Amino acid sequence: MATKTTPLSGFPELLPSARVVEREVIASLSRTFELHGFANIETRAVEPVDVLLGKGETSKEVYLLERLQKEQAGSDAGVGLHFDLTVPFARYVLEHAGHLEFPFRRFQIQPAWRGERPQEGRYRQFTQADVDVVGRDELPFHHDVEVMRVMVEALDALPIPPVSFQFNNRKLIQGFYRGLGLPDLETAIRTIDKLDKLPPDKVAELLVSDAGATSEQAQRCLELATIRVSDTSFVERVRALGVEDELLDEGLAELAAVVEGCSAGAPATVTVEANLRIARGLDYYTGTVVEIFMAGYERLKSVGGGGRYDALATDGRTTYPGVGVSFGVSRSLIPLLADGVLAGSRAVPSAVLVAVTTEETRAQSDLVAASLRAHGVPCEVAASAQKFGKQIRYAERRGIPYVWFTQDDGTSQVRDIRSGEQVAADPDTWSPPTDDLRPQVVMKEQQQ
RNA sequence: GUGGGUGUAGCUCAGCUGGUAGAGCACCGGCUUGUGGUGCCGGUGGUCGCGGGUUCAAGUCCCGUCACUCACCCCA
Repeated sequence: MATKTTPLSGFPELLPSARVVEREVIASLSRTFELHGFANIETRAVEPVDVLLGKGETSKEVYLLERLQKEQAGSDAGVGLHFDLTVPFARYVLEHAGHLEFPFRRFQIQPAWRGERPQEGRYRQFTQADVDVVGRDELPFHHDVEVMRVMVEALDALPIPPVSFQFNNRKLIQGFYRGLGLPDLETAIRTIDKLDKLPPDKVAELLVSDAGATSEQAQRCLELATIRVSDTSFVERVRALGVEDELLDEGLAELAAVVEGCSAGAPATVTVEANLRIARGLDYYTGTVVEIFMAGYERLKSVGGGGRYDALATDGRTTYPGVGVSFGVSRSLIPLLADGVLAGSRAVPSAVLVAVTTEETRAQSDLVAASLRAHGVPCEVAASAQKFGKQIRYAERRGIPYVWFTQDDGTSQVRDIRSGEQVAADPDTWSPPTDDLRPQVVMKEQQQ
């Protein structure tokens, strides 16, 4: 039965060698998160629609789930696919609160779905990696530093281009605006957030017209928003603007602690900055906020972000504050794979192709393969007893680095088909160099 | 959701003012009766997105539709 297929936009599928890269990235992230004591959880793909919409965000395009036989609708009525990992996590915390220990640290690496128009770095199904710490009733500030620090280390360990963590603090912004006497804090924040699209004088105009600021106040807001440094010198620069407010002081202290904590130990490929125009929309953030950008891929906007939310979840009696950050695995990886910056070293796990001389002696080859596997060397036996040239080419096409030849006298030879070097070898003891044992992530120089 | 672009071989594309389909790469075979990558020769492969219209004749013109894609919006 011939079936004509058409690609489904926004639902990316990787070929095996690219999947090697994605799997390694997920494994590496998991390793770092676990190194810091974060437990893994996986939530179900669906949530009740009212939970999904409870976040208040309007235009989230939620995919609804529906049975073909609607008259038999039961408990699966009114559910949709989750569009991020935070909403399901908040629900998970409430539902399992009685069985969790707080503060609860968890990481979650799963797909999410959004029915929006796909573009580079933006898909309808995408994988993201979240780390959060949640407390019951209270969550000390030092967890802000902890969780951001974990993501800094996790991304520092990944084979991707350098990333930049740009931190700000909502208390700092709100305190500053309040101290300044701005009438409409929310609109002001949202307006300042447009700085990357509109020129500063345009933003100043909007602050006056929309947020009710005087032109003097608008000017101060812009001065604050243009402060961007990679150490704690922003504290003095903000103070120099002459605004006094308790919340501002708190925000300055917190931001300084986050920047200091994340820069400690000088990460190799991660830079950390205080960027006082990062606002992250309105949302539910109440303190630390962060956006993550990847060098050479600024056009993707942020590849990750997060922050502090004092009310991640609440059941009316108990409130669960949280702090977390997420990294867009699909968002960053798929463009890198498409550009050839990242690639898998081969499309199959096999490190060795055991050649078959004739179908009558295939058993010999099977024995060799069994010996190799017995000490952990992934291998496969040739599909047919073609000419050796064909069998070598089969291996080459798949990126299998070694071909094994059995010989009439019972001895064996293994050939490295990249160098052409061929040596006698014993299947019970021979192993390839570690780098050849499993497919590797290969990172090429950026060709932008 | 709004606006632009594009749909021809597995992939990248050519096809002038309408005359009945091409290239490169890939794939298969041979030169090369058992050790590949280069070279030469040959071969397989197309409802020209789908539907309708104009015409003696449509990949080409017109209408519709679907898909993909880019920008806006939003975000990972």
